[in-house]
Amino acid sequence: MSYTNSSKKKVALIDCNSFYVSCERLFNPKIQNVPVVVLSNNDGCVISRSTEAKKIGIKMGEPYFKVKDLVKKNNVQIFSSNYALYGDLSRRVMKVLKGFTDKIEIYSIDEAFLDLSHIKDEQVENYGKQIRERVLKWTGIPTSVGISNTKTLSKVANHIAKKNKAGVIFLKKNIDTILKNFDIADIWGVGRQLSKLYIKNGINNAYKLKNISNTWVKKSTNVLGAKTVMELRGIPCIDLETEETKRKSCCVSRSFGKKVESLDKLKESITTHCLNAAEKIRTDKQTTRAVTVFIRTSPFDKNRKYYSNSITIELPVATNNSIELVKTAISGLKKIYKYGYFYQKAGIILSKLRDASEKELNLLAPILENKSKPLMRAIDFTNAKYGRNAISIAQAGISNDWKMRREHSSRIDTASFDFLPKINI
DNA sequence: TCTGGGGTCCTAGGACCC
DNA sequence: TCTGGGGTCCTAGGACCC
Repeated sequence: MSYTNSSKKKVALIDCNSFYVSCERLFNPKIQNVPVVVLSNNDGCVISRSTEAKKIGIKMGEPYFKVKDLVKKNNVQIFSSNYALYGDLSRRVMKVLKGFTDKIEIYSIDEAFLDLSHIKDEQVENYGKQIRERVLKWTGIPTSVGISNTKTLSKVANHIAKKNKAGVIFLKKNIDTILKNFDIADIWGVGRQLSKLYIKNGINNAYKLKNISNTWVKKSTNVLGAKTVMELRGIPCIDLETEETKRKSCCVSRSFGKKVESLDKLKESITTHCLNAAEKIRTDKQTTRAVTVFIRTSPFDKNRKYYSNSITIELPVATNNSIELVKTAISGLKKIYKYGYFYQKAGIILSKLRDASEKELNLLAPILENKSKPLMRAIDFTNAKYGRNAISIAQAGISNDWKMRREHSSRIDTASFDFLPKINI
Protein backbone atom coordinates (compact mmCIF):
# COMPACT_ATOMS: atom_id res chain seq x y z
CA MET A 1 0.00 0.00 0.00
CA SER A 2 1.52 3.30 -0.99
CA TYR A 3 0.94 5.64 1.88
CA THR A 4 3.24 8.29 0.42
CA ASN A 5 1.12 8.61 -2.68
CA SER A 6 -2.17 8.76 -0.90
CA SER A 7 -0.94 11.27 1.64
CA LYS A 8 0.00 13.59 -1.19
CA LYS A 9 -3.50 13.48 -2.52
CA LYS A 10 -5.63 16.52 -1.79
CA VAL A 11 -9.30 16.88 -2.51
CA ALA A 12 -11.42 19.96 -1.92
CA LEU A 13 -15.15 20.06 -1.42
CA ILE A 14 -16.72 23.36 -2.41
CA ASP A 15 -20.25 23.68 -1.08
CA CYS A 16 -22.54 26.67 -1.61
CA ASN A 17 -23.87 28.14 1.63
CA SER A 18 -27.67 27.84 2.01
CA PHE A 19 -27.71 27.58 -1.77
CA TYR A 20 -31.38 28.15 -2.61
CA VAL A 21 -31.63 31.00 -0.11
CA SER A 22 -28.47 32.56 -1.56
CA CYS A 23 -30.00 32.35 -5.05
CA GLU A 24 -33.14 34.17 -3.91
CA ARG A 25 -31.02 36.79 -2.14
CA LEU A 26 -29.10 37.59 -5.29
CA PHE A 27 -32.16 39.20 -6.81
CA ASN A 28 -33.66 40.62 -3.67
CA PRO A 29 -31.49 42.92 -1.58
CA LYS A 30 -34.23 43.32 1.00
CA ILE A 31 -33.70 39.80 2.32
CA GLN A 32 -29.94 40.00 2.90
CA ASN A 33 -29.74 39.92 6.67
CA VAL A 34 -33.11 38.60 7.67
CA PRO A 35 -34.27 35.01 8.23
CA VAL A 36 -35.14 33.37 4.89
CA VAL A 37 -36.45 29.91 4.08
CA VAL A 38 -37.05 28.08 0.80
CA LEU A 39 -39.77 25.44 0.64
CA SER A 40 -39.93 22.19 -1.35
CA ASN A 41 -42.50 21.59 -4.08
CA ASN A 42 -46.07 22.12 -2.99
CA ASP A 43 -44.69 24.38 -0.27
CA GLY A 44 -44.34 21.16 1.71
CA CYS A 45 -41.06 21.18 3.63
CA VAL A 46 -38.22 23.52 4.53
CA ILE A 47 -35.28 22.66 2.26
CA SER A 48 -33.00 25.68 2.60
CA ARG A 49 -32.46 28.06 5.50
CA SER A 50 -30.42 31.19 6.00
CA THR A 51 -28.22 31.28 9.13
CA GLU A 52 -30.75 33.61 10.74
CA ALA A 53 -33.50 31.06 10.10
CA LYS A 54 -31.34 28.28 11.57
CA LYS A 55 -30.78 30.32 14.72
CA ILE A 56 -34.50 30.75 15.23
CA GLY A 57 -34.76 26.98 15.37
CA ILE A 58 -36.29 26.14 12.01
CA LYS A 59 -35.08 22.65 11.18
CA MET A 60 -34.09 21.18 7.85
CA GLY A 61 -36.78 19.08 6.21
CA GLU A 62 -39.50 20.16 8.59
CA PRO A 63 -43.04 20.45 7.20
CA TYR A 64 -43.94 24.06 6.60
CA PHE A 65 -47.20 23.94 8.51
CA LYS A 66 -45.30 22.92 11.65
CA VAL A 67 -43.08 26.01 11.57
CA LYS A 68 -45.69 28.52 10.49
CA ASP A 69 -45.91 30.01 13.99
CA LEU A 70 -42.14 30.51 14.16
CA VAL A 71 -42.24 32.04 10.71
CA LYS A 72 -44.93 34.51 11.66
CA LYS A 73 -43.40 35.48 14.96
CA ASN A 74 -39.97 36.17 13.45
CA ASN A 75 -41.14 37.58 10.15
CA VAL A 76 -39.27 34.89 8.21
CA GLN A 77 -39.25 35.44 4.44
CA ILE A 78 -40.70 32.42 2.65
CA PHE A 79 -40.02 31.29 -0.92
CA SER A 80 -41.41 28.45 -2.99
CA SER A 81 -38.60 26.66 -4.79
CA ASN A 82 -37.63 27.92 -8.23
CA TYR A 83 -35.48 25.18 -9.71
CA ALA A 84 -34.99 26.88 -13.05
CA LEU A 85 -33.24 29.71 -11.21
CA TYR A 86 -31.16 27.43 -8.96
CA GLY A 87 -30.13 25.25 -11.89
CA ASP A 88 -28.97 28.26 -13.86
CA LEU A 89 -26.93 29.69 -10.99
CA SER A 90 -25.48 26.26 -10.28
CA ARG A 91 -24.17 26.11 -13.84
CA ARG A 92 -22.51 29.49 -13.36
CA VAL A 93 -20.83 28.42 -10.12
CA MET A 94 -19.56 25.18 -11.68
CA LYS A 95 -18.21 27.08 -14.65
CA VAL A 96 -16.11 29.25 -12.34
CA LEU A 97 -14.84 26.16 -10.50
CA LYS A 98 -13.88 24.54 -13.79
CA GLY A 99 -11.59 27.51 -14.33
CA PHE A 100 -9.39 26.23 -11.48
CA THR A 101 -9.00 22.64 -12.65
CA ASP A 102 -10.63 20.20 -15.01
CA LYS A 103 -10.26 17.47 -12.40
CA ILE A 104 -13.68 18.24 -11.01
CA GLU A 105 -16.66 16.17 -9.97
CA ILE A 106 -19.96 18.02 -9.91
CA TYR A 107 -21.51 16.15 -7.05
CA SER A 108 -24.84 17.91 -6.67
CA ILE A 109 -26.58 21.15 -7.58
CA ASP A 110 -24.53 23.03 -4.97
CA GLU A 111 -21.38 20.96 -4.43
CA ALA A 112 -18.26 19.96 -6.31
CA PHE A 113 -15.10 18.02 -5.49
CA LEU A 114 -11.86 19.38 -6.91
CA ASP A 115 -8.55 17.52 -7.09
CA LEU A 116 -5.96 19.90 -5.64
CA SER A 117 -3.11 17.39 -5.35
CA HIS A 118 -0.95 19.66 -7.49
CA ILE A 119 -1.07 22.48 -4.91
CA LYS A 120 1.53 22.43 -2.12
CA ASP A 121 0.37 21.97 1.46
CA GLU A 122 1.58 25.43 2.46
CA GLN A 123 -0.42 27.06 -0.31
CA VAL A 124 -3.59 25.05 -0.41
CA GLU A 125 -5.53 27.01 2.20
CA ASN A 126 -4.81 30.22 0.39
CA TYR A 127 -5.84 28.57 -2.86
CA GLY A 128 -9.15 27.65 -1.23
CA LYS A 129 -9.63 31.28 -0.30
CA GLN A 130 -9.07 32.31 -3.90
CA ILE A 131 -11.71 29.83 -5.03
CA ARG A 132 -14.24 31.26 -2.57
CA GLU A 133 -13.48 34.82 -3.50
CA ARG A 134 -13.77 34.24 -7.22
CA VAL A 135 -17.04 32.32 -6.98
CA LEU A 136 -18.47 35.06 -4.80
CA LYS A 137 -17.25 37.85 -7.04
CA TRP A 138 -18.32 36.28 -10.32
CA THR A 139 -21.63 34.70 -9.29
CA GLY A 140 -22.60 36.30 -5.98
CA ILE A 141 -22.91 32.92 -4.28
CA PRO A 142 -21.07 32.38 -0.95
CA THR A 143 -19.34 29.03 -0.49
CA SER A 144 -17.38 27.00 2.04
CA VAL A 145 -14.27 25.02 1.18
CA GLY A 146 -13.04 21.89 2.95
CA ILE A 147 -9.76 20.29 1.93
CA SER A 148 -8.22 17.01 3.04
CA ASN A 149 -6.82 13.68 1.97
CA THR A 150 -10.02 11.89 1.05
CA LYS A 151 -13.51 12.84 -0.04
CA THR A 152 -14.97 11.81 3.30
CA LEU A 153 -12.43 13.92 5.23
CA SER A 154 -12.98 16.88 2.91
CA LYS A 155 -16.67 16.59 3.79
CA VAL A 156 -15.70 16.77 7.46
CA ALA A 157 -13.48 19.77 6.75
CA ASN A 158 -16.27 21.47 4.85
CA HIS A 159 -18.67 20.90 7.71
CA ILE A 160 -16.26 22.74 9.99
CA ALA A 161 -15.55 25.45 7.42
CA LYS A 162 -19.28 26.22 7.36
CA LYS A 163 -19.08 27.29 11.00
CA ASN A 164 -15.77 29.06 10.56
CA LYS A 165 -15.56 32.67 9.58
CA ALA A 166 -12.75 32.18 7.06
CA GLY A 167 -14.82 29.57 5.27
CA VAL A 168 -11.82 27.44 4.36
CA ILE A 169 -10.41 24.48 6.30
CA PHE A 170 -7.42 22.38 5.33
CA LEU A 171 -7.66 19.29 7.49
CA LYS A 172 -4.26 17.74 7.90
CA LYS A 173 -2.98 18.14 11.48
CA ASN A 174 -4.92 17.28 14.61
CA ILE A 175 -7.43 15.30 12.60
CA ASP A 176 -8.19 13.06 15.57
CA THR A 177 -9.11 15.97 17.81
CA ILE A 178 -11.60 17.11 15.21
CA LEU A 179 -12.97 13.62 14.64
CA LYS A 180 -13.53 13.12 18.38
CA ASN A 181 -15.94 16.04 18.32
CA PHE A 182 -17.60 15.04 15.08
CA ASP A 183 -21.04 13.49 15.44
CA ILE A 184 -21.41 10.01 13.97
CA ALA A 185 -24.59 11.00 12.13
CA ASP A 186 -22.84 13.89 10.38
CA ILE A 187 -20.36 11.64 8.59
CA TRP A 188 -20.87 11.37 4.84
CA GLY A 189 -22.25 7.91 4.13
CA VAL A 190 -23.66 7.37 7.62
CA GLY A 191 -27.41 7.77 7.45
CA ARG A 192 -30.19 7.04 9.89
CA GLN A 193 -29.90 3.28 9.95
CA LEU A 194 -26.12 3.14 10.18
CA SER A 195 -25.89 5.74 12.93
CA LYS A 196 -28.47 3.77 14.89
CA LEU A 197 -26.35 0.64 14.52
CA TYR A 198 -23.12 2.44 15.40
CA ILE A 199 -24.54 4.16 18.46
CA LYS A 200 -25.96 0.87 19.67
CA ASN A 201 -22.39 -0.40 19.59
CA GLY A 202 -20.97 2.60 21.44
CA ILE A 203 -19.60 4.33 18.34
CA ASN A 204 -20.90 7.86 18.65
CA ASN A 205 -18.23 9.97 16.98
CA ALA A 206 -16.03 9.89 13.89
CA TYR A 207 -12.89 9.06 15.88
CA LYS A 208 -14.40 5.89 17.29
CA LEU A 209 -15.59 4.84 13.85
CA LYS A 210 -12.14 5.45 12.42
CA ASN A 211 -10.66 3.03 14.92
CA ILE A 212 -13.22 0.27 14.61
CA SER A 213 -11.96 -3.14 13.42
CA ASN A 214 -12.14 -3.90 9.73
CA THR A 215 -13.73 -7.28 10.30
CA TRP A 216 -16.46 -5.84 12.48
CA VAL A 217 -17.42 -3.12 10.04
CA LYS A 218 -17.41 -5.47 7.06
CA LYS A 219 -19.49 -8.01 8.92
CA SER A 220 -21.95 -5.49 10.34
CA THR A 221 -22.41 -3.22 7.34
CA ASN A 222 -21.35 -3.47 3.70
CA VAL A 223 -18.50 -2.37 1.45
CA LEU A 224 -19.66 1.24 1.60
CA GLY A 225 -19.45 1.23 5.39
CA ALA A 226 -15.92 -0.19 5.16
CA LYS A 227 -14.93 2.47 2.61
CA THR A 228 -16.11 5.25 4.90
CA VAL A 229 -13.91 3.89 7.70
CA MET A 230 -10.88 3.68 5.42
CA GLU A 231 -11.46 7.22 4.21
CA LEU A 232 -11.63 8.51 7.78
CA ARG A 233 -8.17 6.96 8.18
CA GLY A 234 -6.95 9.06 5.27
CA ILE A 235 -6.82 6.23 2.74
CA PRO A 236 -8.68 7.27 -0.43
CA CYS A 237 -11.23 4.66 -1.52
CA ILE A 238 -13.85 6.77 -3.24
CA ASP A 239 -12.54 8.13 -6.51
CA LEU A 240 -13.30 11.49 -8.02
CA GLU A 241 -15.71 10.94 -10.87
CA THR A 242 -14.64 13.51 -13.38
CA GLU A 243 -16.47 12.04 -16.38
CA GLU A 244 -19.98 13.34 -16.82
CA THR A 245 -22.17 10.28 -17.17
CA LYS A 246 -25.69 9.99 -18.44
CA ARG A 247 -28.39 9.02 -16.03
CA LYS A 248 -29.52 5.41 -15.77
CA SER A 249 -33.09 6.13 -14.82
CA CYS A 250 -35.37 9.13 -15.00
CA CYS A 251 -38.12 9.80 -12.50
CA VAL A 252 -40.78 12.50 -12.61
CA SER A 253 -43.26 12.61 -9.77
CA ARG A 254 -45.27 15.14 -7.81
CA SER A 255 -47.51 15.33 -4.83
CA PHE A 256 -50.91 16.78 -5.60
CA GLY A 257 -51.91 20.21 -4.41
CA LYS A 258 -55.18 18.60 -3.34
CA LYS A 259 -55.93 14.90 -2.82
CA VAL A 260 -57.13 13.09 -5.93
CA GLU A 261 -59.73 10.33 -6.12
CA SER A 262 -60.62 9.84 -9.75
CA LEU A 263 -58.82 7.77 -12.34
CA ASP A 264 -59.22 10.58 -14.85
CA LYS A 265 -57.25 13.05 -12.75
CA LEU A 266 -54.55 10.46 -12.10
CA LYS A 267 -54.40 9.89 -15.85
CA GLU A 268 -53.85 13.60 -16.38
CA SER A 269 -51.00 13.78 -13.92
CA ILE A 270 -49.32 10.57 -15.12
CA THR A 271 -49.58 11.81 -18.70
CA THR A 272 -48.01 15.15 -17.76
CA HIS A 273 -45.17 13.47 -15.82
CA CYS A 274 -44.59 11.00 -18.62
CA LEU A 275 -44.35 13.76 -21.23
CA ASN A 276 -41.80 15.59 -19.09
CA ALA A 277 -39.74 12.46 -18.50
CA ALA A 278 -39.80 11.59 -22.20
CA GLU A 279 -38.63 15.08 -23.05
CA LYS A 280 -35.79 14.80 -20.54
CA ILE A 281 -34.42 11.58 -22.01
CA ARG A 282 -34.78 12.91 -25.55
CA THR A 283 -32.72 15.94 -24.52
CA ASP A 284 -30.01 13.52 -23.34
CA LYS A 285 -30.35 11.45 -26.52
CA GLN A 286 -31.48 8.38 -24.64
CA THR A 287 -34.15 5.74 -25.00
CA THR A 288 -35.89 3.63 -22.36
CA ARG A 289 -36.82 -0.03 -22.12
CA ALA A 290 -39.03 0.01 -19.06
CA VAL A 291 -41.78 2.22 -17.69
CA THR A 292 -42.77 2.19 -14.02
CA VAL A 293 -45.92 3.92 -12.80
CA PHE A 294 -46.61 4.46 -9.12
CA ILE A 295 -49.40 6.00 -7.08
CA ARG A 296 -49.90 6.32 -3.36
CA THR A 297 -52.09 7.84 -0.70
CA SER A 298 -50.62 9.91 2.12
CA PRO A 299 -48.52 7.89 4.58
CA PHE A 300 -49.19 10.58 7.21
CA ASP A 301 -52.96 10.43 7.12
CA LYS A 302 -53.88 8.22 10.06
CA ASN A 303 -57.61 8.46 9.42
CA ARG A 304 -57.61 6.83 6.01
CA LYS A 305 -56.35 3.52 4.74
CA TYR A 306 -52.95 3.60 3.08
CA TYR A 307 -52.50 2.32 -0.43
CA SER A 308 -49.33 2.34 -2.47
CA ASN A 309 -48.64 0.40 -5.60
CA SER A 310 -46.48 0.37 -8.67
CA ILE A 311 -46.13 -1.54 -11.88
CA THR A 312 -43.25 -1.89 -14.29
CA ILE A 313 -43.86 -2.58 -17.95
CA GLU A 314 -41.02 -3.69 -20.19
CA LEU A 315 -41.04 -2.29 -23.69
CA PRO A 316 -40.40 -4.60 -26.64
CA VAL A 317 -38.24 -1.96 -28.27
CA ALA A 318 -36.30 0.87 -26.66
CA THR A 319 -38.01 4.18 -27.36
CA ASN A 320 -38.28 7.83 -26.36
CA ASN A 321 -41.52 8.47 -28.17
CA SER A 322 -43.88 10.42 -25.93
CA ILE A 323 -47.06 8.99 -27.37
CA GLU A 324 -45.95 5.40 -27.03
CA LEU A 325 -44.67 5.97 -23.49
CA VAL A 326 -47.88 7.68 -22.39
CA LYS A 327 -49.94 4.82 -23.80
CA THR A 328 -47.84 2.32 -21.87
CA ALA A 329 -47.96 4.34 -18.67
CA ILE A 330 -51.73 4.74 -18.75
CA SER A 331 -52.24 1.02 -19.33
CA GLY A 332 -50.11 0.42 -16.24
CA LEU A 333 -51.99 2.99 -14.22
CA LYS A 334 -55.31 1.29 -14.99
CA LYS A 335 -53.96 -1.95 -13.54
CA ILE A 336 -52.92 -0.48 -10.20
CA TYR A 337 -55.66 2.10 -9.70
CA LYS A 338 -58.13 1.27 -6.95
CA TYR A 339 -61.35 3.14 -6.46
CA GLY A 340 -62.08 4.69 -3.09
CA TYR A 341 -58.70 6.05 -2.09
CA PHE A 342 -57.51 9.63 -1.73
CA TYR A 343 -54.27 9.77 -3.68
CA GLN A 344 -51.50 12.10 -2.61
CA LYS A 345 -48.77 11.42 -5.14
CA ALA A 346 -48.21 9.89 -8.56
CA GLY A 347 -45.14 9.41 -10.66
CA ILE A 348 -43.33 7.68 -13.44
CA ILE A 349 -39.87 6.15 -13.76
CA LEU A 350 -38.19 5.43 -17.06
CA SER A 351 -35.45 2.90 -16.46
CA LYS A 352 -32.99 0.76 -18.39
CA LEU A 353 -31.97 3.91 -20.24
CA ARG A 354 -29.46 3.64 -23.04
CA ASP A 355 -27.97 5.82 -25.73
CA ALA A 356 -30.38 6.44 -28.57
CA SER A 357 -27.55 5.65 -30.98
CA GLU A 358 -27.20 2.10 -29.65
CA LYS A 359 -28.45 -0.38 -32.19
CA GLU A 360 -31.62 -2.21 -31.35
CA LEU A 361 -31.03 -5.95 -31.41
CA ASN A 362 -34.69 -6.80 -31.80
CA LEU A 363 -35.44 -7.86 -35.38
CA LEU A 364 -38.76 -6.05 -35.33
CA ALA A 365 -37.11 -2.80 -34.42
CA PRO A 366 -37.01 -1.24 -37.85
CA ILE A 367 -40.72 -1.95 -38.29
CA LEU A 368 -41.74 -0.78 -34.83
CA GLU A 369 -39.47 2.21 -34.77
CA ASN A 370 -41.56 5.29 -34.66
CA LYS A 371 -41.90 7.43 -37.69
CA SER A 372 -42.68 10.37 -35.46
CA LYS A 373 -39.17 11.59 -34.77
CA PRO A 374 -39.84 14.87 -36.57
CA LEU A 375 -42.97 15.30 -34.45
CA MET A 376 -41.02 14.79 -31.21
CA ARG A 377 -38.38 17.22 -32.37
CA ALA A 378 -41.02 19.81 -33.16
CA ILE A 379 -42.65 19.38 -29.75
CA ASP A 380 -39.32 19.72 -27.94
CA PHE A 381 -38.37 22.78 -29.95
CA THR A 382 -41.64 24.55 -29.30
CA ASN A 383 -41.64 23.74 -25.61
CA ALA A 384 -38.08 24.98 -25.27
CA LYS A 385 -39.05 28.22 -26.93
CA TYR A 386 -42.43 28.91 -25.40
CA GLY A 387 -42.15 27.12 -22.08
CA ARG A 388 -42.71 23.58 -20.96
CA ASN A 389 -46.12 22.17 -21.82
CA ALA A 390 -46.74 24.78 -24.52
CA ILE A 391 -47.49 21.74 -26.64
CA SER A 392 -48.92 18.78 -24.81
CA ILE A 393 -51.35 16.04 -25.65
CA ALA A 394 -55.02 16.17 -24.90
CA GLN A 395 -54.86 13.53 -22.19
CA ALA A 396 -52.65 15.75 -20.02
CA GLY A 397 -55.79 17.76 -19.37
CA ILE A 398 -56.23 21.42 -18.73
CA SER A 399 -57.82 21.21 -15.31
CA ASN A 400 -55.73 22.69 -12.60
CA ASP A 401 -57.07 21.52 -9.31
CA TRP A 402 -54.51 18.74 -8.66
CA LYS A 403 -51.50 20.82 -9.58
CA MET A 404 -48.78 22.14 -7.31
CA ARG A 405 -49.11 24.87 -4.78
CA ARG A 406 -46.43 27.55 -5.12
CA GLU A 407 -47.76 30.45 -3.18
CA HIS A 408 -44.43 32.08 -2.42
CA SER A 409 -42.60 31.94 -5.72
CA SER A 410 -40.18 34.72 -6.56
CA ARG A 411 -40.83 33.85 -10.22
CA ILE A 412 -37.36 35.05 -11.14
CA ASP A 413 -36.28 33.95 -14.59
CA THR A 414 -32.62 34.55 -15.39
CA ALA A 415 -33.36 34.04 -19.09
CA SER A 416 -35.76 36.96 -19.18
CA PHE A 417 -34.78 40.61 -19.45
CA ASP A 418 -37.81 41.57 -17.40
CA PHE A 419 -36.04 40.41 -14.26
CA LEU A 420 -32.92 42.50 -14.65
CA PRO A 421 -32.70 44.96 -11.76
CA LYS A 422 -33.79 48.46 -12.69
CA ILE A 423 -31.91 51.55 -11.64
CA ASN A 424 -33.68 54.86 -11.47
CA ILE A 425 -31.52 57.81 -12.34
C1' DT B 1 -55.97 21.80 5.83
C1' DC B 2 -50.93 21.46 5.01
C1' DT B 3 -45.16 16.21 5.41
C1' DG B 4 -40.36 17.17 -1.62
C1' DG B 5 -38.16 15.14 -5.60
C1' DG B 6 -34.56 12.81 -8.10
C1' DG B 7 -30.86 9.97 -8.15
C1' DT B 8 -27.14 5.82 -7.15
C1' DC B 9 -25.45 1.65 -5.33
C1' DC B 10 -25.63 -2.71 -2.68
C1' DT B 11 -27.48 -7.09 -1.19
C1' DA B 12 -30.39 -11.03 -0.49
C1' DG B 13 -32.79 -14.22 -2.64
C1' DG B 14 -35.17 -16.38 -6.54
C1' DA B 15 -34.80 -18.38 -11.19
C1' DC B 16 -32.24 -20.87 -14.11
C1' DC B 17 -28.54 -23.69 -15.95
C1' DC B 18 -25.54 -27.57 -16.10
C1' DT C 1 -31.83 -47.00 -0.37
C1' DC C 2 -29.86 -42.86 -2.44
C1' DT C 3 -33.02 -36.93 -4.79
C1' DG C 4 -26.72 -31.90 -5.57
C1' DG C 5 -24.65 -27.91 -5.64
C1' DG C 6 -22.19 -24.22 -7.61
C1' DG C 7 -22.33 -20.39 -10.71
C1' DT C 8 -24.66 -16.52 -12.91
C1' DC C 9 -28.12 -13.32 -13.79
C1' DC C 10 -31.86 -10.50 -12.47
C1' DT C 11 -34.88 -7.90 -9.48
C1' DA C 12 -37.05 -5.74 -5.51
C1' DG C 13 -36.24 -3.35 -1.68
C1' DG C 14 -33.44 -0.77 1.27
C1' DA C 15 -29.96 2.56 2.41
C1' DC C 16 -27.64 6.42 1.21
C1' DC C 17 -26.94 11.17 -0.95
C1' DC C 18 -28.40 16.24 -1.81
